[in-house]
Formats: sequence, C-alpha cells, structure tokens
Amino acid sequence: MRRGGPLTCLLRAAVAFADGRGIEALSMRNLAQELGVVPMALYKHVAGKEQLLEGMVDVVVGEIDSPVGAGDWKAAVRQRILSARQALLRHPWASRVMESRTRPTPAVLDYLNSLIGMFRSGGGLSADLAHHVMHALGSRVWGFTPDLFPAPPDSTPGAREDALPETAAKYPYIVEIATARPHHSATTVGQGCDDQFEFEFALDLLLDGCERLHHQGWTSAGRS
Amino acid sequence: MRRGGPLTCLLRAAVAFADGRGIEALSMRNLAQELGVVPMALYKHVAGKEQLLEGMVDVVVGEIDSPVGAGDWKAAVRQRILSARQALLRHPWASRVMESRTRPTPAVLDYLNSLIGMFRSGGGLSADLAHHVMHALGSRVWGFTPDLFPAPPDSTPGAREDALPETAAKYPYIVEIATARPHHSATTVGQGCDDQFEFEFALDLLLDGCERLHHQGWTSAGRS
DNA sequence: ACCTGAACACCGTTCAAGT
DNA sequence: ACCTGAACACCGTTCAAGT
Repeated sequence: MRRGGPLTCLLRAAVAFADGRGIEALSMRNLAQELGVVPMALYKHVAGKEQLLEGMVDVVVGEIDSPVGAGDWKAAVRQRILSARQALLRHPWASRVMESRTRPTPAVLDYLNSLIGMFRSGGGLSADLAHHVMHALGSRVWGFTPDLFPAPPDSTPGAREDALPETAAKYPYIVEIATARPHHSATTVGQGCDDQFEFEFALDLLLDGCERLHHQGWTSAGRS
Repeated sequence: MRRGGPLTCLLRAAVAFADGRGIEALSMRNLAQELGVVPMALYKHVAGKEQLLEGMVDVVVGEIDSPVGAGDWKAAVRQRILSARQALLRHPWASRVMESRTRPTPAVLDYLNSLIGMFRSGGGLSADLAHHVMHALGSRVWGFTPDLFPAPPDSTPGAREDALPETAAKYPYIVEIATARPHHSATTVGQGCDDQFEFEFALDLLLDGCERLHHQGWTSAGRS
C-alpha cells in the first residue's frame, strides 16, 4: 500500500476527524489543532475549506469497489451501487457533503463513467435510455436515498407512545404505515425502517423498470 | 385572504429574502437589517435560526395544491407531486433546507399523510406496499431529485468545447450521454437536460412499477 | 417588564510582521 | 522565501445594562 503525499495524509486525517467527531465539528481551526499545527499551515496543502471537502469526498469515492466483469449487467450494476452504499455508510457525513458540492471531481467522473459503461456495453442500452436511467437513479447511484426525514417525528422512547393517540387522529395513514409493518428480519422489528431493504426495493423497482423499457425498445422520442 | 400574525409576516419576509438574495445570504443579522429592526428583535417571534428555517419550509409546503378528488389514483398522485415540484421550483433554496431539517413539521406531516391516503384509499394499496413506495419515491414526493451534480463539469460556454477532446478520452460514456441526446423539445436542445422530463421519467418508472407490484399482490414477506 | 446594544465564542481567510 | 500570529469580516446567541 502506497503512503501517499502530505495532501493524502491531510485528507485522510480530515476524513477520520469527520468520522469521529462529526462533520459539523470539522473546521479549519479544529482540524489544525487535532494535527498539532497552526491553522494557516493547512493552506499550504489545500486552497480552502471547499477544496478540503472536495478531497474528502474523493477519498470516500475511492473506497467504492471496482466493477465486476462477470454476471448479467443488472446484477453487476446492483452490486456496484450497493458497494458505493457501503462506502457511504462508513462515512455518514459524506452524502450530505456530496450533495452540497457543485462540481464533480475526476474520481467522481470515473465512477459515473464506468457505471454508465455497464449500462451501455454491458446491458446494451441506448445512450438515450442510459441517460434517463442515470437521472432516475439520481443520488441512489451513490448508495443513499435522501430520506423524507433523517429522524422520526419523535424518537424519544417514552414520548412515542404518549403522542400516538393524538397523532393517530391527525395522521392516520402515517401511523398505519409506521406501525402495521410486517417484519423483514428479527433485528429490525419495532425500531424504525430497514434502510437496506428500502434501498434495495427502490433500486430494484428502477432497474426492473429500466430493463423492461429496454426490452420494449423504448426511446424518449416515441414517448406518449 | 387572511393577513396572518407578525410571525407569518416575518416568515414571508424571510422567504422573500431567500428568494431574492439567496439562502446563503440569509442571516439573522441580514434579515433584521432588511426589516429595519435590531437583530435581537427577531428572537421575539422565533426561538432561533433553526425555527426560522422550519417556518420557512412550512410556508413553501403550504403552497402545494390540495389533492384532487377525481380521476385514477396514479394520475392524482402524479399531479399532486408535480404541484409540490412547482412550489419547490419557485423557491430554489427550499429543497436544500428541507434536506437539512431533522424533524418534520405539522404541515409536512399533513402533506405526507394525504399522499399516503391517496395510495391507501385511492389506490387500494396495502399499508405494506404503500410504505415501501413512499420510501422509494423518497425526496421525489417533494418534487425534486437530488441531482448527481447541481452544475455540469464546466458550464462556461467557451471552456466546454475546449475541454471536450480530453474529457472524451477519459470519460467516453459521460460525453456520449451528454452529447448524443435526442431532442425532447426545441427549447432545450443543446443546453443541459430537460429537468422536467427527467423528473417525470423517474416518477412514472416508480409509479408504474408500484402499480405492477400492486396488481401482482406483492407483499414484502413473500419477497425472494 | 421590555428592549437592545455590547459582548461572547465561534468561523474562514487575509495579510503584514517576524524569522 | 517561508512561516505564523494577529486581524478582518463575518456568524448565532447570551446577557447585562439601560429605559
């Protein structure tokens, strides 16, 4: 394993800092203090905080597995995206930072390019369809679904049951959905949603729909 | 039309400020200055900036049309979500603020509850399926797709063509997708994607897939 | 009791003063 | 030439001093 230059070292330290103390605690000043250097010393290696965050995203994107060659294209795409999901789950701050970035880095372009390649040369999809499918997948290509809410209405153990009667009256459908839910696995009963299940459900819904359109010879021009 | 109290007035001023000068320019100090009051005066009406942003989101959510009664459920859901999209498009900052919020407000719960109701009593979907479909739609229920990138790699008119040759070599699939795209309408040729088309493509992919699962009597327990 | 200005504890970044 | 500390222009919020 290569050591990497001082920039790589700095970026990895920043990633570790964000993993450990949260992205909101990551300031140029705090990071410098953690590294035992004066704040302005960081500016020798990065132009500013924007570039620091950019580099941190690249570190995470670099953790995504390379594409697998064998198997059918849909399974390959699925596996790759689920690998991206694992990388993003290891760094919970990364998804929000990625969403706030404005310009893609080379590492990001590499990943997207290879993913599109799986649709094009792997699956034989038209450039037209591949384009729209990438859009439809949206941030799911990064393994995350920007959820309706990061936290449930009130996750305090006691307050949940207390608030339920009045909530049930005002929001019957929400309560019904939140309570009468069949168990997917024993580990997630009663404690929120199985995020992995929800992610794969949506991913498969999109990939299956895409495959169906492909077999039908769909083009955007011939859309009703 | 009701006038609303001083809080409503403050929130509407904040929304107008964010619309006009951008959400990044919205600070307690700047907003107070705009209103001609001292910064601390705002704290008479809101507990802090978090609550201000919460109230601003509620103003935008309040602009979403009420559900339509007639027609089939899929068209009704589609129309409602596209109405949410229009509201969010009027306030470009709103989607990012919504994503950063942690707890839903009553207005948000009202919207979600009525949307689920359209699946349940309108479409006859099981609570099980309705649950997963809501997750699959994700932030699309708010009318926005967290895009892969807010801005293309380089949108400067001149630099685009200049960078193309080297980009084409490294990212052939991205370039292919970005350039060889059939025109959906004359107004969008050559200038980025037709966001509305991409949004409806993905929305229909998800709703059609959902309808198919419903007709098949899908349950999460019987999943392979 | 109410209002409000100064102050506090931050932030990213500039820049001039030191070596 | 290089490094670095103070300073600048912010931020949200506290709090004591004024009325």
